[in-house]
Amino acid sequence: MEAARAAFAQGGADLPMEEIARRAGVGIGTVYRHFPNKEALLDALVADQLAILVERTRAALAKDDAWEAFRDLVREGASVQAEDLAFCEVAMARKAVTESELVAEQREALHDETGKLLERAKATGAMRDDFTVDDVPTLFAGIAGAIRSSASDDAWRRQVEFMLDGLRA
Amino acid sequence: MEAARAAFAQGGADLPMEEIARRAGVGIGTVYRHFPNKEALLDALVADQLAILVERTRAALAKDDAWEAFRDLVREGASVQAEDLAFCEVAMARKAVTESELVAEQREALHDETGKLLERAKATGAMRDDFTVDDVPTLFAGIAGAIRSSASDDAWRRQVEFMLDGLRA
Amino acid sequence: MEAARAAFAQGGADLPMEEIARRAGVGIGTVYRHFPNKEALLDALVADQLAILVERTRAALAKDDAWEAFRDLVREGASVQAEDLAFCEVAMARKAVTESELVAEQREALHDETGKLLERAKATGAMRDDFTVDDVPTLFAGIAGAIRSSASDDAWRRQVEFMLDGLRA
Amino acid sequence: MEAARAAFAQGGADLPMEEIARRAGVGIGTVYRHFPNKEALLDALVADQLAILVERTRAALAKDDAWEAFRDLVREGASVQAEDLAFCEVAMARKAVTESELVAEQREALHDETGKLLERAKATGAMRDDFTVDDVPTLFAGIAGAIRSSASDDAWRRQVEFMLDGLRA
DNA sequence: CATGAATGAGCATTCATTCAT
DNA sequence: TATGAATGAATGCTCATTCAT
Repeated sequence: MEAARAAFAQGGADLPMEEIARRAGVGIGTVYRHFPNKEALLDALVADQLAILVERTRAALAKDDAWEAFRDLVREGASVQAEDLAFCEVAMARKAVTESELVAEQREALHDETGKLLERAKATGAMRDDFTVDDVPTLFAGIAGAIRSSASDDAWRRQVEFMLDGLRA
Repeated sequence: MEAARAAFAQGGADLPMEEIARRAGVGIGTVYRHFPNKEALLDALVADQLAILVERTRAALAKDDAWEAFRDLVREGASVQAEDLAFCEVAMARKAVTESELVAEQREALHDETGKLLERAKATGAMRDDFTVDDVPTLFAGIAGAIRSSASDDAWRRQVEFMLDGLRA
Repeated sequence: MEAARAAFAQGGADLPMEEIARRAGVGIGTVYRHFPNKEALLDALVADQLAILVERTRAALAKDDAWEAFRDLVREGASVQAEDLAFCEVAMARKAVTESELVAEQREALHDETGKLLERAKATGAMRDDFTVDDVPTLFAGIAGAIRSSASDDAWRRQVEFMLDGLRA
Repeated sequence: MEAARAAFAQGGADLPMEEIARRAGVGIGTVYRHFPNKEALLDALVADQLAILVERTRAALAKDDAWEAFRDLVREGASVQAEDLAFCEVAMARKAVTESELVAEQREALHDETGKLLERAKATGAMRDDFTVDDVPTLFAGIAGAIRSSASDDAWRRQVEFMLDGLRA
C-alpha cells in the first residue's frame, strides 16, 4: 500500500485522498484502514524518505574523502526530493508545524549523522567552518525550492552545485 | 485596494478571498470588481513585487562594483520574499503553471536587466562564468525555499550568503 | 433562515446539514454562513426554545394559583418538546456534553424562574416538598422520552398528567 | 458472543460494529456471521432484555401485594435500562421504526403479563383505574429519558418514585 | 459602484457491510 | 468457520465565485 507514495511523490501533498486511493487502485476506505488520516500518511512517507537519507548518511561516513561524502549526500538528498514532490513540500514547510514523533525521530537521527559528516569535512579543511549542522535543513529547503521551480532537472542540479561550491572552505 | 497585499504577504496564498476582503476593509464583491479571480489578484501582487525588483536591478546597474551590485540585489530580493509569503510561494511554484501576461512581462524585464548585471559581474571576473541569467529564477526559488522553512531570519540570511559565495568566480 | 428549525424539529438532530439546507430552500453554504457548524445551529435552536420557556415561566408566575401555573407550564413545555424533535433529543442528551454559553444561560434562567414557581407551589401546599428545582430537568427529560416513543399525542399527554399527579402534595 | 451486549450497554447503539467485535474479542466477520446486520444484533439484545423483564413480570405476579409487585417491577425495569444504554435508546425510539418479530414477540408477552399485573393492582384499589397497559411502554420511555439525562443515579431514581406516586389510586 | 448573501463543488473522514482467504 | 482487508456511500465543513440589491 506504500505504493501510494508514488501518487504523493508525483502529485504533491495537496492531492486528495480519493486520488491517492484511485492511483493505488484501492477504495478510499482502504487508505484509511492503513493510516488514520492524511497527515499520518504523509508523515509515514516523509519518515521513510528521511530514514533512507539517514542510512545514506551513515554509509557516506565510511567514505575516505569527507568532502566528497558530503557532496554526494547532498546530491542524493536532492535527487530523493526531486522524485518526491510531497517530501519536497514538507522540507520547505513552515517550521511551526507540529511534527509527528516518527518524523522527529528520523530528523534527529539525520541531524546527528550529518553532524558527524560535517565535523569530518571541516577537519579536513574542505568545508567552511561557519557552516553548521543547523544550516543543513535550510540548505535542503533551499534545494527543495529550486527543485519545485525547475522545469528541467538540469536547472536545479546546477543550483545544487553552486550551493555546494558555496560551502567549500 | 492593493493594501490587500499585506494580507497575502503575511498569510500566504492560501488565505481565503473573504479574509483578504476583510483585511482590506472592503466587501468581497469589491475585490472581485477589481480582479476577476483570485489568480488575477495574486498575479497583480506578484507583478508588483517583480516590478520593484526590476527597478532595483536597474538602479544596481549604476553601481560601480558589479559584484556588489549583484550581491545587494540578491539580498534585497531575498528580503522582499521574506516579507511576502505569497510572493515566496509563487517564486517556488511549479513552472507548468500558466503565467499571466502581466507577470511574464515583468519577469522578462527582470530577466533582461539581470542579464546585464551578470554580464558586468562576469566581465570583472567576480562572478563565475557558468552562472547564467537562466539560473537566477532557480536561485531565487532556492532562497524562497530557505526562507519558508526558516524559523529565524538569521537562518535564511546565512544560507543566502553561502549561495552568494558559491557564485563567485 | 430560522425556518430551518422546522426541519430539525421534524427530523431530529441527526438530519444531515444538506437536508436542512434543502428544506430551507437554500444552498448548504448559506446555512454555514449563518452558523459556523451544526452544533451552533442546534444550540441556537435549543436556546430559542428555552428562551420561550423562560418567558412562559415568568408569565406563569403572575397566575393566582401556583399549582395551576406549574401544571400549565409543564404542559406547555411538553407541547414545545412535542413539536421539536431535536429539542426533545437535546433535553434527553447525556449531561456530560459540553453546553454552549447561549444554552447554559437560558437554562440557568429557566432554573431560576422555575425555582420561584416551585417555591410558591410548595408554599400553597399543592406540591410535594421533596420535589426540587433540580428535579425539573429530569422531569422534562422523562417527558421528552415519553414524547419520542409515542405514536399518538394522546399517549404522552396522558403520561404527563400521571407525572403531574405524582408531584402533588 | 452475546457478551457484546456489554459494549452496547455501555456505549450506546451508536457504537461502530468494529468496536463491538473488538470488545467481544472476535473479528468483525464473526459478528456478521451471527447477525445479518447491526439492527438484527440490537434486536436480539433488546429481545433478551425484554425476555428478562417478561420473566420478572411473571415472577412479580406471584407476589401477594399487587401494587408492590408492580412498583418493584418498574424499579427493576428502570435499573435494567440504566445499565443498558442501547436498550434505553431503543425504548425511546420512534415507534414508526419497524420492529423485528423477535422483539415484537417479547413485547407482546410483556404487554400481556403486565396487563395481568395491572388488573390485579387496580382490583386491590392501589392503582388508578385510568392507567392502562398501553401506558406502560410510554412510562418506560419516560423513565429511559430521565435515565439518559441524569448525571447521577439518584436523579432518575427520584423521578421514578414520583412517577410511581402518580399512578396510585 | 459597493456589498455580502447565496451557491455548490470539493475534500477529509466514518462506518455498515461484503467477501476472499 | 473465523478473519479482517476492502469498499464506497454518507456527512460535516471550506472557499472561490456569482449576482441581486
